[in-house]
Amino acid sequence: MSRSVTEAASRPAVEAFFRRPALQVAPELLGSVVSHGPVSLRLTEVEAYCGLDDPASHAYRGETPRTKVMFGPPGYVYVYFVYGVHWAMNLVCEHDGVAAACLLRGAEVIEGEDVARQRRGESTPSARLARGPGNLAAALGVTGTDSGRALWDGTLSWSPAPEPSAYEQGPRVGVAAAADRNWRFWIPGNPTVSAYRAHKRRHRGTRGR
DNA sequence: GTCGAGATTATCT
DNA sequence: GATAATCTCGACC
Repeated sequence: MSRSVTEAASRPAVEAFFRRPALQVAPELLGSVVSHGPVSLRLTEVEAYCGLDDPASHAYRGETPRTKVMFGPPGYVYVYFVYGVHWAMNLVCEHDGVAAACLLRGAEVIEGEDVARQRRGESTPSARLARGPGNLAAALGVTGTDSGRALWDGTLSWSPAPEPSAYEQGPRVGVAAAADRNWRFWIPGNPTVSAYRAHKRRHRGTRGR
């Protein structure tokens, strides 16, 4: 009953919030809440990706079937599969026709922790349940079938932060291009924020047996 | 705590 | 066929 979590935003509210540049949306996402089924996450770390203007973005080279969602209207979820192992979840920004999104990198589980732990493994410490994009999506139970889903469709929902969070910013993690852009935002001191690790080139061309 | 390296598959050229 | 917005593990300090 004590619904300490803020109420889910209506469709117009979601659209108004996300219909802005990703760089403006990203810091304001910190402290907001994303819910999927029984699990709710409070975001602690995000990165901004600005499509055509950003060499590190999937949308940089134009629209493809996969990145179509990023070019669409704001308030939708873009999910992609990476390294053959993990899903990563983005929230689409800017108006229809502009490719921009925010990658959710870290969060703390505030509801449905038992469900999240079942998905991540019984012995997973709380701080690790949704630390890192792949883990965050796994804890939420979001996969590729959720790509293109709206944040107001009943399965997913989103609530703005009750108040602006203090934040720090720095270079994005693991990106090969435009590593000099400080487009990562996080809540300082939060244990669910991943430690910075520069992108590592996998220069094993031929992986011997 | 830090560091290095492998796993595995959708997507694009 | 090459690439990729990652994670986890083992070795070491």
